Amino acid sequence: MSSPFTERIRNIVAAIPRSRVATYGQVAVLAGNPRAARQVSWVLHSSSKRYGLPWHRVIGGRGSISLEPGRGYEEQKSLLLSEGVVFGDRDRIDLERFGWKPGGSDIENALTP
DNA sequence: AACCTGACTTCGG
DNA sequence: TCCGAAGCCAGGT
Repeated sequence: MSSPFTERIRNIVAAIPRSRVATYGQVAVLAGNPRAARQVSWVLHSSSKRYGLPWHRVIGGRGSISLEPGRGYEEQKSLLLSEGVVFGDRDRIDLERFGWKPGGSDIENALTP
């Protein structure tokens, strides 16, 4: 079993809509602990496969992929690209456009891309 | 129970 | 804008 934190984190990540992204910090905040960003990464790392979580929709705070090449970077990028997420120069994603607005209407989530 | 780990974040230079 | 150092959290060992 997992602590409520971990479970919330899983639920939140699972709720990220297709072609949208959230930052680790954001997920941590939504989970109720603004400083547990690292924990978020840990949860994904340990149980994303098992729970079928859209782990690739979670990125670093600057809109860039935190994984290193050869360690999941390519895979994550390709998954995001396949969902229509656009990478700007320096490999960064515009969070204004693709950032997930939790609780936001589907409409809002639907347009930006 | 103490120590280690990690896909983070923030701050200063 | 980029890099290094420090801070923080909870699950694993």
